[in-house]
Amino acid sequence: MRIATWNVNSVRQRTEHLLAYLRETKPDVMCLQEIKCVDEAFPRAEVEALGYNVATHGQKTFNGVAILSKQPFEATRGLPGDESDGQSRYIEAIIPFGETIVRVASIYLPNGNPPLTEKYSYKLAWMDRLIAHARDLLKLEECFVLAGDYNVIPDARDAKDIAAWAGDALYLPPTRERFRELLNLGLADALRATTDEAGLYTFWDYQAGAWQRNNGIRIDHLLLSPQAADRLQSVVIDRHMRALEKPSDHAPIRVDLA
DNA sequence: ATGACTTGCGCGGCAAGA
Repeated sequence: MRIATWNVNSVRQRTEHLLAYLRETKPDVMCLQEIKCVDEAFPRAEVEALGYNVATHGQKTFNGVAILSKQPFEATRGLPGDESDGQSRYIEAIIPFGETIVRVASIYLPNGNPPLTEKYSYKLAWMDRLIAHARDLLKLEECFVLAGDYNVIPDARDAKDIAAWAGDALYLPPTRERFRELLNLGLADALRATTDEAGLYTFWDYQAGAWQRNNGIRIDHLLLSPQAADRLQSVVIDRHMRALEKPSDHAPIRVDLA
């Protein structure tokens, strides 16, 4: 079972890259973030033509998440805990996996900049809701994967120039504390379950030649339930997708579960 | 270096991103 996640930075701008990635990498489940369109504008027919089922949780202009799966599935939209939250940042699916199921969420966690504003308090509140939901899911003792753009740099080794991020919403202590709280519940950061290596990035800014200088950060993560971590085989960051013409500023990251 | 780039919206530049 191959599960991939990618912040596409507009699915309509990235449709050809997405289709190429699906053809080449053949994930069983593909989580997308920042589709930046309403559900009706998603390139559904093109994706379905490659044999995928599609569930979207879009919105006009901003945000928007989706899950694609070769197996048909049921999806639920929105992160529990705040009925008044109108931002489309969470979709969850229950997907057949052999004789059992895997639950997969596609997450676009708020950026939160600038700090000391309501944007940062929204980020922290959203993380608190995610922690509460993860705690509920863990009670089910299922295989599940929370995949997406967390907008969290977990550690100094996850940035080329960590000093530049010291005061940023992606690295401030309250942000990292909440990410650790997820891990402390018993979730595994899939990449860190396989390596302690520094310099494994998933995002490079469009500006200032960040890609050419490898001035990146690791902010796209797959968090695994204990039952999913038991099955973890491998983790790959598909850096080549950042090297294409008209790329997303994020690279996909994927896991294989046995 | 106060910069640098890419989106959506919609047709003029602004907001948002990270």
